[in-house]
Amino acid sequence: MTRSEAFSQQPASRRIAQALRTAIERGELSAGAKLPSERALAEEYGAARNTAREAIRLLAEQGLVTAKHGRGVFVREPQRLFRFGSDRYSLKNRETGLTPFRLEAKRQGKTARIDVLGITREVPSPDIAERLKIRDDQETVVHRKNHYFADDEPVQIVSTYLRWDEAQGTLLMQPKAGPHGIYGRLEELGHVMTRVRDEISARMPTPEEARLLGLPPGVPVLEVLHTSLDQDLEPFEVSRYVHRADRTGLLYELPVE
Amino acid sequence: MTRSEAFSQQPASRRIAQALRTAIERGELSAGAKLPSERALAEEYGAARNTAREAIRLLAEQGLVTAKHGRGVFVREPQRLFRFGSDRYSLKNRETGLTPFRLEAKRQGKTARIDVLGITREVPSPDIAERLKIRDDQETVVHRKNHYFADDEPVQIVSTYLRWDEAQGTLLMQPKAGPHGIYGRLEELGHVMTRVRDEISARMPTPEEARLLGLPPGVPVLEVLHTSLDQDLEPFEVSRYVHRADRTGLLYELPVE
DNA sequence: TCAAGCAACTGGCTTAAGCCAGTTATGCTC
DNA sequence: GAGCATAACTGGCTTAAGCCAGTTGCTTGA
Repeated sequence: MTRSEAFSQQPASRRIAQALRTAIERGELSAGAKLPSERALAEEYGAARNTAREAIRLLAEQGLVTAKHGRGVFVREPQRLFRFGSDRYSLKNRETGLTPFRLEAKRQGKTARIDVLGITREVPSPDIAERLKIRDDQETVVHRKNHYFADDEPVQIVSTYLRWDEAQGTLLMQPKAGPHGIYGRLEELGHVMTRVRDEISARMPTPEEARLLGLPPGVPVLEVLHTSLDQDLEPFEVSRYVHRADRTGLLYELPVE
Repeated sequence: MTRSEAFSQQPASRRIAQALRTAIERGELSAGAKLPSERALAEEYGAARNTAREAIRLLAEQGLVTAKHGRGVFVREPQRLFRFGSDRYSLKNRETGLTPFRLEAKRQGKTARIDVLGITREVPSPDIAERLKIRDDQETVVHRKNHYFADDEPVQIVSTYLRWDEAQGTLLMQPKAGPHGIYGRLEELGHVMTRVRDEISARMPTPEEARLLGLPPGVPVLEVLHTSLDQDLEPFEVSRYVHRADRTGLLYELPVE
């Protein structure tokens, strides 16, 4: 069976989607361009409106287009990625007084904003407890939940977990942690970050995450479960980053040992 | 507006989806369990079959369920992830004679298989050319395309790019590159890997990638654009990994410099 | 010239009905 | 007990029709 035979034997919705996809890939529909409406596509391909609609939905699911209620369907524009290098933990960045997020936002000429959504004492989930080497049957962690924006666009959600017994009564319990953020406080408590462990995965967002991050269909999230180790190679902080995958790239440069 | 008000004001397909999602999260529908059929859900919720079908589609898009033609819709089972540590490039792994992929497959009691789909001389794309520091207007690279399986299940697609002038006439042009794979040959050519750079992102798969990896809807891919640097800190190999995100986790452990 | 209202466009969502194709279970026959 | 055929189940996909809600553009009046 030739390719065009395979094409013609596909359901109409997939054929319409493929034709549109090809137009996008060939540049006939450039980034930001508006697609023909559902009704126009239905007429053009001799299909029902719902069939054309299904074709557009397939493209949205593949991350190629975004539908906007009452306005149209647009080819998604590639976003300039927020790039987080493995040097984002480096002490030399500390000298700028800026966190990695603020540094990257500045590099892109954008205004960083961090909303502290909550600071609560909690029983840790098993995966956090395991990494912080604490019990998971008592309220042994402080959970700081932050929401990061660049020019008012949500980019990432970060949950940071610290040991309660260290954090209680310190600025770690406050929205504003003071100079150099939480790492400054943790260093004063004797934890100098010497090594880090990042566990990286990708998945589709939960509805709540999609809502918080303003994600359209077809955009996954990049999750980083980060553990900071101190001079004794003991874990002292765990953070879970949930990044919009259409806005975030990670970069690791490391020696081969 | 209370949460239940927000719930009741949602379209029926989303309410049905949320109810099913809650049942999954509460364990009432455990991993591997079969959901009620479209027709049964339609009757149960007093909706049209297509409305129930849309609800199931939403769950599939969120990566929670998988529909199987003629059989039913099943709660997706969490897969044991293929975990690739940053030490996968380490020389000490070389002593085992096994590549990182084979090591991980062995750890999980699975049979690794690598299909070499092609070895071709090509003009590199700009992003590859830039990283290998070669021209992108001539056929200056060898492109090795491999497909990796664990117990006959596709896990990743890897495209490796090497300089043509180094690879021509060597085992690098053969499916079987000899002891220690391509890195053994490259070392013989004077390239000892000392540093690596991994650029990590996530996105939805192209239809072709979805086909090759056997991906159901709602599963993104994790892409790693890997560059190997030698003892002179010169790039000598670039590989693009496309991993099934439901089967792959990456781990980076590194010092803070 | 500006603002407001309305028509026409757009996508969002549902319904009823139907047919196709894959899978499973049951019953019957050998 | 095994195998085959068929019915009933399942999901896949389409159609026609309709209504709702958001947006845009045009017209009219002040």
